[in-house]
Amino acid sequence: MPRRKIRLFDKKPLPKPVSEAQCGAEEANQVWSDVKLDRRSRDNGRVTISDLSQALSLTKGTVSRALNGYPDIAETTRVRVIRAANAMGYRPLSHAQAIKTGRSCSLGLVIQLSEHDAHRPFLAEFLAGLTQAASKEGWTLTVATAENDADTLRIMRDLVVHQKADGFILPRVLWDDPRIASLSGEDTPFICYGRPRNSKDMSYFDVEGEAAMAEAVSYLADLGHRRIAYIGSAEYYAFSHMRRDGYKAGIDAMGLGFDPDLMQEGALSPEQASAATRRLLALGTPPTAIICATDSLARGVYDVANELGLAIGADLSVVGYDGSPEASAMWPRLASFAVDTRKAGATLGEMFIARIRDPNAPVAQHLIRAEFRPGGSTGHPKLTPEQLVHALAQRRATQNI
Amino acid sequence: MPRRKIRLFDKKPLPKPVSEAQCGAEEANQVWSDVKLDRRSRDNGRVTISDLSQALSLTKGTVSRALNGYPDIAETTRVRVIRAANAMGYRPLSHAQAIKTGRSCSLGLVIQLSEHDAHRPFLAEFLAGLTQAASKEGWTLTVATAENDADTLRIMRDLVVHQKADGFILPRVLWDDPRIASLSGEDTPFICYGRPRNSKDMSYFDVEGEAAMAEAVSYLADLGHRRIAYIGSAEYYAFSHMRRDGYKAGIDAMGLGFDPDLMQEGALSPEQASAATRRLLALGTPPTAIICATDSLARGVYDVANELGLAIGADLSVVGYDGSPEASAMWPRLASFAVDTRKAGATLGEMFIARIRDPNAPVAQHLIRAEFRPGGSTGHPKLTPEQLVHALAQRRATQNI
DNA sequence: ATTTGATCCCGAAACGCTTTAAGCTGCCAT
DNA sequence: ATGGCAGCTTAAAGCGTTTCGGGATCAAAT
Repeated sequence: MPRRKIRLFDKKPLPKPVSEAQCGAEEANQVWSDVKLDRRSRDNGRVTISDLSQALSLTKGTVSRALNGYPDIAETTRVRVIRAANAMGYRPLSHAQAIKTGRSCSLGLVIQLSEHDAHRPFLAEFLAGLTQAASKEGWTLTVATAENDADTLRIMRDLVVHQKADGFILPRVLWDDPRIASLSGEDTPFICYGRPRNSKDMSYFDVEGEAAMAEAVSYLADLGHRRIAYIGSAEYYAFSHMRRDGYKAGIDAMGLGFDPDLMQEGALSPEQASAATRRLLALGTPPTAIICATDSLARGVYDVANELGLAIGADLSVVGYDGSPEASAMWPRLASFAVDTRKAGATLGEMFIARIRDPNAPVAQHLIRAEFRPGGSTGHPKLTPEQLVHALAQRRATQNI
Repeated sequence: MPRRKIRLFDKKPLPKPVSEAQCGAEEANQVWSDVKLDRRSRDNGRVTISDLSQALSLTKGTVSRALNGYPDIAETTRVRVIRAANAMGYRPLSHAQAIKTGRSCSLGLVIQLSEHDAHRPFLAEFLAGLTQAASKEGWTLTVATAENDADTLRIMRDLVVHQKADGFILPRVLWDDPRIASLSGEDTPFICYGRPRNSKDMSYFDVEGEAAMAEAVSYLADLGHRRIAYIGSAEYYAFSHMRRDGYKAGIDAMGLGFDPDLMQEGALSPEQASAATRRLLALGTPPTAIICATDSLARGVYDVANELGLAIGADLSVVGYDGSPEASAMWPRLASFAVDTRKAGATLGEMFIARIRDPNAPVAQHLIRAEFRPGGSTGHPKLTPEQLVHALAQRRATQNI
């Protein structure tokens, strides 16, 4: 009968492998310079755990346990092992570990290519953040792409079953996200970028779109605008809810009086934003400023303005959100809210790895702010709504002739 | 003494594992419905090779050899094994194979984040192509990011040593690319996206930028332009050489007479393109049309034109290259050459996997064309170069007042 | 002096797969 | 009969890790 069964933690919180930081590497180099460093296996010059154990005259098992923080290893031995590991440059082959542990130390990212935002200007920055966080811990990023929801679920399952990913970062979560249902069902770890419907007890990271929208309202109100409209994106995106609420809150805070006519939601493309803009400008008292939930929607506003001969920034003020290069490409430059996408990626990566390391830690929820970037697209209202109506009518008349 | 030593190929060309395609899966389902499918290992529901071999009453070894195309397996046995594998949904765990073979079936992509093109609008499409090609073969994509050249080399080495990547796709190769030198030195497989200096005996895929530029010249010449300028990017990019040569070839072909003053190279940002534009417009006989090596350079041209009150498309025609969303965001829409980035990724992925499967196959070199997308940025020249000079002089005079 | 209990380490098995060496048929030529 | 040789399959040894059960040592408690 087993005398003692060491079960370190209840659910295997993957003891964080000890890093160089804990034992100065320079010092280690000196201390272990006498170790026969030449004893590296024939292949890639990689140092294996056998090499290490041999150099230390310990068994592989002991070395492994020492490195993985098991408590039945003397502290002095542990230090000895760690030093030697650093000195010899030993790093375990993650897929050799995976074969036993089931964890491959790689975080998965499945990018869904919907037609409405196929180009995703910030993807590179996002990846930079993720991979940076990952590689700091010796992890790796596996990316896949999918065409639709079902595809995404299928691919995620596949990646997990084949241990290509230990879990997922969910970019751009939906208000009711099928990925969340699916993953929590199969209890695969994940972290959301964005706040879905019932996010209280989920780990997420998000940018406070609501704060940005409120700030946009107050910025425009300070310029003198009283009729400030909002063009929102589709409701199924989680961010739409946040930004819309922010807009409303801003309107309230500035005491402008909420007018449902001024809120046009559900625009997914510049073209749909154009349609929304036309509806707004056809109102009895049209807005003098329009806030868009995304930069690309603002393009639709610009198009209509150009078509109607309205000067952006003078006749009509516009504010976007995303701080995309698209915004700078517009003329005049679109005032927008820049998001630190790299930081987003880095934080998500760190959160994810922390989550894997200790699965029964409490959920983590982080928020950051978007930074306002002024542009030529806003200004004091040159025309009152009434004058705007007049100008539009005239314009329409001359166009018809 | 070994009686027979089967060495299938000289350098282990990794026999392509046989796929469903070769044995109809539906049929297999029927044939093997009697096999005890329930015999799946306890863990993820994954079917292991042991399960499979047990179900077939063969040894793991035989099953493995059958699936990997070794010639000493009876054809009937092979078929039997493949059918059962399909029916039971067996797929080997790539990192379990890797531990023996050293190949992890994942292709690496290291994205270098230079400040000049951090947003890379097409990254998502490129990834889509890559992952699509990869997953078709059961491969996977590992991406990493790097800040500079040295970083890139370091990261690539690391990924290879730790077998996170079997080789690399090199996006946007430079004319003299340090990655190429490094990788061929360590003989790590790679495929170039683009044609570097000595590409004769390298595997690459590229879009014929030279053809596009020549087409741009002829398009503009057909519109009536005679003074057609070119703003190029930095020489260290391989594509710069191609596009520049294409421009020159186009000028020759149209008999317009090459004027070195009309060729401004080395512009990396819209700002530098603006400077180049100013230089061009200050010429004795300025161009009436400008071809830009990239869309984002065209933004610089637009800015100067707006500043000087020149109407894009009428006073000055502009053509870009990339077909980026940025191009559609400009007003008027920039005429440009659209690149099928997804196809590029897919082709590169396929080429790479083929290369790994058979390392001593001859190099593969593929080219595709970019597709011209007209836009409002071009038109018949409204002004002669002389009139343009005049207009600019007037404009400058009024501005100084 | 014996038991008990920690503490620390060892040996061996396991993970899922590949690959090597060897074995067992059956057939043809001696 | 005998040997030799295909042709097919098996058994077993790895690959680089982790993990399990136990063993040795030593101090403290009976």
